Amino acid sequence: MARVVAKGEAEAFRQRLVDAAERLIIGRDSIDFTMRELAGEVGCSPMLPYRYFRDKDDILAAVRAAAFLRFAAALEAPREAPSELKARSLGVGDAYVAFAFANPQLYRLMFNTPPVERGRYPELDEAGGRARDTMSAHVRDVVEAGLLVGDPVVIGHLFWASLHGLIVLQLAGQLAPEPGFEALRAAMTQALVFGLRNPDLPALPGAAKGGLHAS
Amino acid sequence: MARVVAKGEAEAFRQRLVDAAERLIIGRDSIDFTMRELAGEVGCSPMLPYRYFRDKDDILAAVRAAAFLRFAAALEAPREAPSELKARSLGVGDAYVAFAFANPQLYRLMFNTPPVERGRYPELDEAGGRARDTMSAHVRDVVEAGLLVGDPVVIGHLFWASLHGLIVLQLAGQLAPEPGFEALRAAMTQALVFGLRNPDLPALPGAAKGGLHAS
DNA sequence: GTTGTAAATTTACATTGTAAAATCGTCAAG
DNA sequence: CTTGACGATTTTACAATGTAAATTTACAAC
Repeated sequence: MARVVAKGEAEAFRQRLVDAAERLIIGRDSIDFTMRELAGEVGCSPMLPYRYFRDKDDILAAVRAAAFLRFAAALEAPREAPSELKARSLGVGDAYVAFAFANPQLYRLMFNTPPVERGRYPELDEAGGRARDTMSAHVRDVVEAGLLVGDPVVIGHLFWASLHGLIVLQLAGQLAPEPGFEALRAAMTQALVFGLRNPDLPALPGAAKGGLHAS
Repeated sequence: MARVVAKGEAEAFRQRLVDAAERLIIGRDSIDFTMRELAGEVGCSPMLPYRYFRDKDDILAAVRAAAFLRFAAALEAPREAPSELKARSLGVGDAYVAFAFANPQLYRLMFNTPPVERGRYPELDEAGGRARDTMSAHVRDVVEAGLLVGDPVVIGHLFWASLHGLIVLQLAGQLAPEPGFEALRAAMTQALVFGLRNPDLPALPGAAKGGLHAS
């Protein structure tokens, strides 16, 4: 018989590879590490990673999943805090922004990556789902408390998308220094809170125009 | 003496290269065309493009600049229309969204590209500036007409960033089909309009938190 | 020991961007 | 017309990359 690796060791090595890949990505602020670099980082031969991952994309998916998990954890932390609802909400937003700017490469990897058919990387689907659930739960709390009025799913998406837009524009260097990211974020939050507090929103004409969805 | 290319011919060839590159990018929905493909597309040898552009990045910058110009033109069109202000505003938003979804690769190239030091590609700076100016002019009109209240620069950024956020999430396949892009866009517009119409916005605490700007 | 097989490495190769060398084509001077 | 100079173009060459395939290594059962 051949040497058989203790079940856990394989998983441990996978983890080492994922950690090393993340380190490389963070270090160079780009996804373009080479397999040879990765091997060097872990101290193995360049082809060994292929025993543990199908290919480079597979490794990237694992890094992405891990990033989603850490991101979800970062968003969950303020939920545990014993502060009152409004303060906790601000805390979640702050945590979101802090994570994005502390790990811009990972943030881009998480949300900027071209769509992958679901089911291809179950680990990734689950991690992404967890981050999503954390955000949703928060919004639900706020709406149930009556702080905002409307469909929680819609409201959550509005805050998410607007914050995401500010972040990616900032990361891409598209925001002039003038108003500055934080001022814009404050103004955005305020405008949305104001707009969503009002219970009698008249239906906008053309609300369901359709035909523009990407595949 | 050697054959000297008529001044205009060099520019024409540059343009052919840029057009071909754009065609390749659109065709494969990705920036990763090869120089050999590009040469094949224009019918020259693989190294000839290097006489007209320093390197591949240089070509990409030219494609990007061209995209900004077309984008700016698309946003300017509704401005000429003889409709009233509110309708024109909707038209500009529609044109923005239509462009993004009609040319997702170009849209990403324009706004999703890592920051480039200004002055490296003057042509690009100018094209980007023109798109920016078009958007600003629009917002200025709306604010001057009293439809929205506040600093036009801030207001413009809020609409821009929130719309951009929705678009890139949609392009990345991150938006669930459930509320759907157009419904979210309508809700976002409505919430912002509502929030920005109110003249007495109390200053939010922590409006200038700072320290999170990317370099 | 010998041997079978998983683990790991080594080799090999096609594909990329692009540098450097070689070739070609035109025009001015003789 | 010949020549030669020099810009335009192509050809050749190479290092870097992802990864397939072949090879070697190391341990468990005999």
